Amino acid sequence: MRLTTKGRYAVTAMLDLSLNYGIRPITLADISDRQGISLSYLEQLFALLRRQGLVSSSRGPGGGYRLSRPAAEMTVLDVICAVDEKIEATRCDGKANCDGDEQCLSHELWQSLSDQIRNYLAGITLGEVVENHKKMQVEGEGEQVIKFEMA
Amino acid sequence: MRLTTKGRYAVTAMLDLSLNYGIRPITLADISDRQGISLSYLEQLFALLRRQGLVSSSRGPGGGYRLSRPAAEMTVLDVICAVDEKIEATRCDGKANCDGDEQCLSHELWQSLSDQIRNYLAGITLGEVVENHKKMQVEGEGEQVIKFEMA
DNA sequence: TTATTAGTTGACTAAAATACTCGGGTATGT
DNA sequence: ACATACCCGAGTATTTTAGTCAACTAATAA
Repeated sequence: MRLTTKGRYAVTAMLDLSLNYGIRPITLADISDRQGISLSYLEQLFALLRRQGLVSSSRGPGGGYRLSRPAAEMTVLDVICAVDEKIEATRCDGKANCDGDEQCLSHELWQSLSDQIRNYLAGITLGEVVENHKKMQVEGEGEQVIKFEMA
Repeated sequence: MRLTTKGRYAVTAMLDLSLNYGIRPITLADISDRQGISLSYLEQLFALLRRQGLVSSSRGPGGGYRLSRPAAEMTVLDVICAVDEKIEATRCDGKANCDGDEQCLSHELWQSLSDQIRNYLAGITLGEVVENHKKMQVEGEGEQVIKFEMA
């Protein structure tokens, strides 16, 4: 798993959609304006998001994109993975040159750490992000750090 | 903050070093062999790690690198940031075109989310990663998911 | 039905980041 | 002196990012 600007764009766009869930479809042109992402690039990202079933589209006037399930059932990890097309291919795929011994212990360590990060992101839904932000605004100058629950 | 293979290389190499903390300096050639990362690339990464004060070096025969503080006092975030040289520059730096209103709400949302991720990584030390792995090996087929504490 | 809107697809591209190589250094221990 | 191993800068191939362009299809509204 990677965490790049591409993923950030995707999450940002999906949050934009979350804020309007259920109302009407949102056009990419709107998102492009609001978030400052080029329309054509958004088209590429949404092609991937659509292929993964995260959004559904309707064409023609009044058309656009909407979340295919409620924001509360869509995790941040879902979004990031959808645009990532990671073919991770860890160095020692299978057994190659590292037979478990001392050889690539730290590789295993990284692996379990990145599993942990993935796990963490899988525990945060788009809905929670929006909710937490609303709460924060109400509380004014409360705690800066938001508390998410972990899986 | 980004999470790329560059950061993975750095963390992997630092974990390799952690496993030998206090014993003797480790040469980059050793790490290169064990982790399958090119020597010259490691040199570049370690130049950054050294500049950030995460490792100290000694030259000549028997020389190499060692952690400049115990693995328990070095967070995963420290390592990733050291090689990242992120000049984040969020879209609307200052006020530009987004005056807080509805305009870039989801940008704020992403911001607080990525703060959260950063926070999470700042709560995991290299020492903990090593310890957790040892525990896991002893427990054999216990829980696959490792539990870290959050800040 | 015809114009317009808006998604769909694919090919192509500039710029940046990544993941290196190469070739020389310089310090240090034996 | 000499081998070791860090140090440093320049160069480079590959990949990814971020985007353009153009043609096309579906759906709606006039």
